[in-house]
Amino acid sequence: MKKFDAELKTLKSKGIRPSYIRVRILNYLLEERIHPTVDEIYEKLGKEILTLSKTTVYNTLKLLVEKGLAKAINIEGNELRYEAERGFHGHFKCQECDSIYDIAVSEIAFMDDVEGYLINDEQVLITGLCPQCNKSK
Amino acid sequence: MKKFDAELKTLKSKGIRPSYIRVRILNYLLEERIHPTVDEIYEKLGKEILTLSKTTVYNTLKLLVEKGLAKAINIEGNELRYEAERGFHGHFKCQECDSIYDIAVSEIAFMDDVEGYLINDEQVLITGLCPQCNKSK
DNA sequence: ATTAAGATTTATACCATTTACATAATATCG
DNA sequence: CGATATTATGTAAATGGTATAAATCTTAAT
Repeated sequence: MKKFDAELKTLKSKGIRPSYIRVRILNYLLEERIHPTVDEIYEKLGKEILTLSKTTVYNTLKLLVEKGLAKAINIEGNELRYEAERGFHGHFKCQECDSIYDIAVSEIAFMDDVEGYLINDEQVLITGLCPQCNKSK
Repeated sequence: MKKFDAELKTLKSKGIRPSYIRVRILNYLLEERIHPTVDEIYEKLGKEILTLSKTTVYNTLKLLVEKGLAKAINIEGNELRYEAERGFHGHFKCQECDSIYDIAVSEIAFMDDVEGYLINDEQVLITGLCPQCNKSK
């Protein structure tokens, strides 16, 4: 199988023209599961794609999110992070080392009367200390 | 009972000197359950407290959050919203009218092996359509 | 009351993330 | 190949937030 073949197919299946940059950004999200910021993506891919502009990273991520291939997640409040769409899960942010982990969590159960609400997305964010940082305290 | 008496006591109990502005901002969070942004608080209270500066709103909110009287919540990703601390609950954001509702949700259950993690905070954010907007679609 | 010390508030300037927009480059299709 | 739509780029500007230092208000001791 050719490199980036999966990304190519995925993009096409959503009706997105698979430009090189789009393929690389999607690939980055799929391979590196670090919930990168725009800046991290730009810095990393910019080393190889020398003409890459930050605006393009913004545009591409916006497109991927619109088409359901990626998700924007709000962790710090000042900047967005992105991840490839991979089903429902929560995020754990360590306050000490700032790492962000995917964690499996139970589906959220409403306890109110939720008659009439239409739910499109659910996000769970846990904050605390990861095992490593917790141990060294 | 005097006006703002509760806010006064609450601030003192946390060792915060109850300046007028602090009392008013805490009061605003307690009375108006709209999860306001800094700007909304500034606009509203600034009508009465004419010398109010935005920096003060930032500083005061930061203090209230540090002392556990308020919480900062990330909904839009570009700006923070604030609410008075009132126990665990989730937030529902309507994509149509942008309202934010408090909703009762079940406690989150981890499904991973979470040995060693220290949990300090949990946030649940649901996105979709509120009953009113859902009906008119 | 006066004054000094310290806390609070204000104003200004600054930084970073993100978006808007006009332009240039590239791919696609006849 | 040439025309057209799509994609990528660069500049500049809008926006949220922070840092800093000056001004103001409180508090308490004299």
